[in-house]
Amino acid sequence: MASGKLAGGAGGPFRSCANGICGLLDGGPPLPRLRSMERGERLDTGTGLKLWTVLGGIVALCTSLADGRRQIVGLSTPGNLFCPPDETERLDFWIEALAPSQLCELDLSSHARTIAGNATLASELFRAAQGQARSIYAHLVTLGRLDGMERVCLFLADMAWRIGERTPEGCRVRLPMAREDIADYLGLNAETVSRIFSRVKKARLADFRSPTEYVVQDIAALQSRAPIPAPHRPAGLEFEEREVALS
Amino acid sequence: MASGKLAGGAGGPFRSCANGICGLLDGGPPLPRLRSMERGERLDTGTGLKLWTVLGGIVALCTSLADGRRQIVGLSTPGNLFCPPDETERLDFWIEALAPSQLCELDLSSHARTIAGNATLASELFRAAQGQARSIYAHLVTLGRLDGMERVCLFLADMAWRIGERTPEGCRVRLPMAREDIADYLGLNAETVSRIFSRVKKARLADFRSPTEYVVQDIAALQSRAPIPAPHRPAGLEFEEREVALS
DNA sequence: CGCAATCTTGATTTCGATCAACGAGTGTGG
DNA sequence: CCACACTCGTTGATCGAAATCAAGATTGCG
Repeated sequence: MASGKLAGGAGGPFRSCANGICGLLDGGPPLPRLRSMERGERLDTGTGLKLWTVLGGIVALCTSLADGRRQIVGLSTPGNLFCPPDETERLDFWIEALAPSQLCELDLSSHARTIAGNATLASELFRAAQGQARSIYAHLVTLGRLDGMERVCLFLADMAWRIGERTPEGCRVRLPMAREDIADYLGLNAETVSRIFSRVKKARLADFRSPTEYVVQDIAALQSRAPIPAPHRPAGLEFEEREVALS
Repeated sequence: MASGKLAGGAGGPFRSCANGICGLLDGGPPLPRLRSMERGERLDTGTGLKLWTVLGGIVALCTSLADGRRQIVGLSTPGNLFCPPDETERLDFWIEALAPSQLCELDLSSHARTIAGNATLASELFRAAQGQARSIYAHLVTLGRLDGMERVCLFLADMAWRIGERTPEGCRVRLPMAREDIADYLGLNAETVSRIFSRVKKARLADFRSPTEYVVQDIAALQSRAPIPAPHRPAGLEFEEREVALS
């Protein structure tokens, strides 16, 4: 094999994934597969190692308890790559589109031998898993120690960095998910989220133009309401675009 | 290199680590190093990849917010292997002994080349990171959706599995950490933990012989109070003992 | 023994959940 | 075109769980 710029390069089979994993496989059949999901649609994580890259929309990694309580453990927006845990005993997870979304699915379950034999690929996966752990930790602290206002401000700032659109009047964000979903992500309930949004608006930290759109003039001010900085780049198991030398 | 049983086998340089990682290194200098820690002692995670195996005691991965609130994001008891996130921007983490502890530290920061060139090692690390993610997710759900009683029952059952000692009268657990530490792990405060312990005792789910020792007759009953099953084996980034084929 | 740290318990407050009503927006069918 | 059902979001009233504040009790250690 040759060396080459994989991430976003012309040679990669899925340019939009921008993760470089595809190019490291030995080209056996299960190649990346595009999927479209409607809002509310679920995808079972199934068995075996699979990776997903979000191309559009917003996708959640969810779990639920016996009595129906749901917890969203992670959100992925375009550019994020994620890999659900292969949990068999304790909790079961599924992937759910919170808005119409497009994903690229990479099924590595039949590539176990490739992974075990390709150090570059294996260490890429390790790096990726570490990156994912990092963002889970931040969310864990959020749920363990932040109050409602802090959680919501962190969330709004996070979404602004992820999917906000810079305009002359500030950063405009189209929130592609329902209050219920936000609540399940933040460990609150939907009414509480709605109430806190009102408080945020009253405090002029964000201006809600409609239930699904807000404008932030000063992201730093919003962020400083939470004692944890929001990530400035897409969170999750992402890959930076960079040169990868093939073995 | 030959094939062999590394985990716990006679050939491994650090039998007690039981993780098989050491044996996969090419034997360059920074070899495993034993450390003893007093209660309250901290270890900075520093830069570069390091792995720790707990040999004795109990060790926490901690972080804290600007105003001093502390969150323990993970606990490691003997047999656990863990790898702190190399967080530089958002949160900073440290390792803290909650009781006198012994660790084995493996510094891989100078072995980047070995990792990138050794597929078995790299995929071991990936597997390990995935295992760690799995237990963080369970804790995240605990903090997001469980009430105090559920969190405490899950914790007591978890500790019973991890460090309980089977006796004729039930599973006896010497709790090696303070109420404050339990609270910081469970996202509660120390007084609340103490109150819930009293309720647990009154409900005969566990019998507190002293502030640092309890006996559980029926772990299943304790566990069923929480809507998430406790892990039956040491949580965290653990390795199963198994045959490893060296490349 | 005496002191300090830790644990427990009580009183009160606060925050978020729950229950309930209502309004806005959307889609459907008559 | 309107009537209707339906989902979603907002707001109010009330309740309950946990935090906070404040004693005491217990434990452990020099």
